[in-house]
Formats: sequence, C-alpha cells, structure tokens
Amino acid sequence: MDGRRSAARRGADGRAGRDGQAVPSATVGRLPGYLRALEATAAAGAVLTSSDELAERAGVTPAQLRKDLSYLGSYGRRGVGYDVAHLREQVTVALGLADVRRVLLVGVGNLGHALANYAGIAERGFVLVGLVDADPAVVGTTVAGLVVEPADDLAAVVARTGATIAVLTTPAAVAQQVCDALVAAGVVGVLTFAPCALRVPPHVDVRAVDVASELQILAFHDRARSAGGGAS
Amino acid sequence: MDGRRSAARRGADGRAGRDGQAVPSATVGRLPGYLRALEATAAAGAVLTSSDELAERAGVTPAQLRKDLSYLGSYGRRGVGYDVAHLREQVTVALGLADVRRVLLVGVGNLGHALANYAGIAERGFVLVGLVDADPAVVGTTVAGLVVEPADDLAAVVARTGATIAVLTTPAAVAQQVCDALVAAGVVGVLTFAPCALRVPPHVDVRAVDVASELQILAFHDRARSAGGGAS
DNA sequence: TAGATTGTTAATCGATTAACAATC
DNA sequence: TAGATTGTTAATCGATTAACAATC
Repeated sequence: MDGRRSAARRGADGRAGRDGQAVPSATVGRLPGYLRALEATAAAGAVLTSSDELAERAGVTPAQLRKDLSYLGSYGRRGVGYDVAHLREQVTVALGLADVRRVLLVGVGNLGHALANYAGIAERGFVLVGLVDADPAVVGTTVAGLVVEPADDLAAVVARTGATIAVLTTPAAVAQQVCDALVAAGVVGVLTFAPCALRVPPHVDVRAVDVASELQILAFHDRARSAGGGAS
Repeated sequence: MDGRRSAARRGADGRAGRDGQAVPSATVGRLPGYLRALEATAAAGAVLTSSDELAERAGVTPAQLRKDLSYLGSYGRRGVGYDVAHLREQVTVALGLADVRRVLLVGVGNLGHALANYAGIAERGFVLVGLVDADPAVVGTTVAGLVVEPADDLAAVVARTGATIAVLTTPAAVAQQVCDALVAAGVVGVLTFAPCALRVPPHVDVRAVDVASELQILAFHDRARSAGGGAS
C-alpha cells in the first residue's frame, strides 16, 4: 500500500508475488507443504495458528516459514498469528490452484496406472483429463474412468482436453520424443518419472522424479555412515 | 597425494569425499544423473568422454559437472577428458553402490505394488528384500517374488533381512508411526511418498517424493504464465 | 500496559558461474 | 609445439538464519 517497493524487482521468469517481487524458487518448493500444514490445521478445527505451529507441521523453522510467506504478502497479524482459512486461501491462489488444472498422463504402465488412480491428485486442485499410451494392448482399456487413447493422437487429446500439465511415465527411451510432442501441443508443465534428462524450451517447466536416484542419494549417506563410523 | 589439503575440512555430518572434504549436498543430488550419463555413454561404446558431452547428457553445464566431480577427486586428464569406465567406477563408489543396499518396502497399495515391480531399482544397485503391509487381505500375497509380511513383524523383518533403506508408501495417517518403527529397527534411510513431513533423528536421512506437491509447483508456474502473459 | 508474534533486516552460509592456469 | 580440456580459483548469486523493531 505504501508503494515504497513499487520499483518491482521481478524475476526474469515473471514469477511474481505480491508487489511484483519474484517468489524465490526454494520458497515455491515449500508452498505445497505449507498448504498441507494449513489443511491439517483447519481439519483440526483451529481458526488461528502461528508460525511456530505451522512450521512444526511443515517440518521447517518458524523463521523460514515467515520469510517464505512474506514473499506472498502480509497475511498475519503481529501479536496474534494467522487466520487459517484466509492464509490457506492466499497460498492456494499463489500456487495457481484457484482454477482447476487439467492434467494428461502419458504412459499407462505399472506406475502410470497407480498414479492415475491416486486420489491425492484430484484432491489437490487437479483433474485428470486424459490417458495416452503407445501399446495397442493398453489403448482402449478404461483406467480410472478414462479410456486410454493412442500415442498418435497425443496432439489431438491435448487440444481437445485443454491439458496444460502432463505426467510422463513412459520408458526413458521415448521420453524425450513424447515430451517434444507434448510441448508442441501446448503443454507448459511436465512431471516426468523417466530416468533421463529432458530438454525443453524456456517457457516450459519440468519437474523430475526418479525413484532410483532418490535411493542412490540415500545410499550415499548410508555409505558415509558405515565408512566414517566409529571415531570422531 | 601431495598432502597439501590434508587439513581435511570435513562436513559436520561426516559425508566425506576424497581428502576428507564434505561433498556438498547439491552435488550429491546430481551424482545419480552423472552416473546415468556415464552408463549411456558406455552403452554407446565410448571409452573416453568430456565434461561437455557428459554435461549435455545430464542436463547441466560443463563447469558445474567439473566442479561437482572435483569434490570426488581428480579423475580426468587435462587436454584429454575422462575414461568412461574409470569415472563410472569412481562415481559408483562415491555413491555407496559398490555394495548392494538392501531395501524394504512398507505399504503394498497401488503405488507400493508398482514400485516393487519397478525394474530400475534392482538395476541400479539395490535389492528389494522385504514387503510389509497392515492390511490382512494383502499380507501373505506374493508381489514381485516376495511374500507380504504383516506390519506387526516390521522390526523382525528389518532384523532378518538387514535392510538399511526403506521405501514408505503407506497412507499419511500412519506414516510417522511406521517411520518411527523403521528407525527403531535400525533403518537409516527412508524414501517416503506419504504427503506429510516426517520427523527423524539426525543420523537418519529422509527423502520425500510427493506427486501432488510436484504438480502444485508446476501449477504455480502455469499460473504465473497465464497471469503475467502478454507484454515484454 | 505487558506479553505475544509477525514481517523485515542484515549477516552468514552455501551454490553457481565464468575465467583461466595447469597440463596432457 | 599447438590445440584441447581439466581442475581450481574468485566473483557472483541466491538461500538461510537470527535478531529485533513494529504492532496487535
């Protein structure tokens, strides 16, 4: 309101919070956790909460939580705390979950099948609008209430459904070409489970989940523990 | 060999690379990607490679790759490049994959079932040694060649199998108590898919994968794109 | 008013980048 | 030798932390 920060420092990528400041990507990565913490707090019947309580639930420090929330705006009251419903609404808006996002899943194998049936997706602001697979044996079957469509129709499915986000659970060997097709069709966010790096244009966002890599990172620490063990 | 850096700067957590320096956690997080890149290079038949080629495959810059590898040691030759087989061996050792790590999976639902059958786990230095579930209808069934054991036997299963790493795919409501039991039984690394923060003692490492959170992060950028769109 | 709790500042810390000397 | 490419340095950048003034 006071306009002192009106010379907006906007990030190169245009990810702007209140007042036009960019929200740091590390902060963006923690917002879903804060939203979960707020939902749990609301479910417990609380109307007010504090940075201490939310931080405890989210597994961060109170200082970090307050700093992160400050990039979105000033939604608490000093000496009082945060209104649970109001803050929840603000974080929801900040994350772009005020509108439902349409998600397309490509690759209906073991993992794709499990993800298509994962209730958490629908419960948290998304709607699965399409399933695509290259295997003729899978095409035409119904999974999670949707009929699997052929990979050749990928562009048409994106156009028809208006999907902006895709989940990629294909073999690594075809991940890049499927990703290219998704991007060409207009998808701007890709969540990939394929164990390979994906190249995308700057306007597209990729998040990669690789189960084996996560295990390897755990193995690193396990090794360090065994090898270093004992003295200190 | 020259001992100049023998006044080892060891990280507080004891995660030491060559010469006792700690390997930064950001670097550790990229090592699995480098290992994948090396495997792809080896599969293509190359004996020598360069930071340019590896970085391209891993999706990072050559400077970052060289910096990361420098924390492990000096395994390249100036003016020449890296020996693929040798570097692969060194990264494997650094990640603690020289010995096979035993993995226990808790929660054999949709997702747990898919992960148990995921070939990538066995292919990358791990062996699945046990499956545990609380549902009497699931206990006793065979999945991925293993008989599912009851949750009450969790400690005994950890002891019998010698598992040091656990994959947690239970409902969020029981994730913390299962995690506590795993830690009490001696597990030192947990990969959780439950959408909630887990509290563990300092000697235990947790990696959290939350599909809905990943989608929400993509939604943030999608929103920023629509809202900010147009000018510039 | 006194106590509580936020939002912000400033200091610290860690990660990334670019350039280049070392060296094959 | 000349060209190539690493390993390292130093500068920059971004993230975290701690303290506290603002304010309810």
